[in-house]
Amino acid sequence: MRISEASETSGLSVDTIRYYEKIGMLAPIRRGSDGQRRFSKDDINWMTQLNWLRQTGMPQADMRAFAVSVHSGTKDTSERYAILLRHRTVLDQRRREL
Amino acid sequence: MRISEASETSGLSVDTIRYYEKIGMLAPIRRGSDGQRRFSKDDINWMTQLNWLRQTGMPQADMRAFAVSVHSGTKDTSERYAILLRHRTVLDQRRREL
DNA sequence: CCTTGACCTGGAGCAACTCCAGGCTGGTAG
DNA sequence: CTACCAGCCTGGAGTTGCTCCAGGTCAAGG
Repeated sequence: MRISEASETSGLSVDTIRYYEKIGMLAPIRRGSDGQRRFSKDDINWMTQLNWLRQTGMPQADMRAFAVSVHSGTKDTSERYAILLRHRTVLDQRRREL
Repeated sequence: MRISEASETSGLSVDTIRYYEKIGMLAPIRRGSDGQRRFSKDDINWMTQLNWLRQTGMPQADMRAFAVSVHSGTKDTSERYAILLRHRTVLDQRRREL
């Protein structure tokens, strides 16, 4: 799948996808012989998840910590869990304020 | 009232206050003979209001439109009303999403 | 008279994108 | 075969909404 379709299905803009790859939020995407990006289903799933987190306003620093933790393949999910939990309390508070 | 106290009572940071004045979100603040800003009660009220709008995430463009409309002294409040109404629907939607 | 604290300005830095110019490539149309 | 076009590429500039900093002024206290 190429970038435009990846953009539509994940909800991230084409520019944002390239930007996220550049800053290491996405693992380097596989390229075809023409040098263009080819996105796997896993890539898309991950991008869709990132889009959720982003839309709820999670800061990039946290998103990157999450990304690194996921990508490291560690079985220790406590860090991930902590990040999500912290984020949830922030969301809860924002909801109450609104 | 000077800037540090103005910051505490309005909730805007000292830097943000100066920044808002610079970009025209605040009318130019009266200065003392020493060149320092002296804030009136009206200034403070307006800044407090701005802080509310800002905390709910209203974009600066809208805030500025609102500021201009208020500052113009027009009796026609329909524009202001429209801005607030639009903002409210945005907030409602965000709340539902959360 | 010297220092201290609060204030001043102009400008740089930051987050999180977004947009743009200039260049390649693969597929289709003439 | 060649010309063209859409879609992709990169590097870099621009945008929003602040925040921080260096270097300077001024009034008041010791």
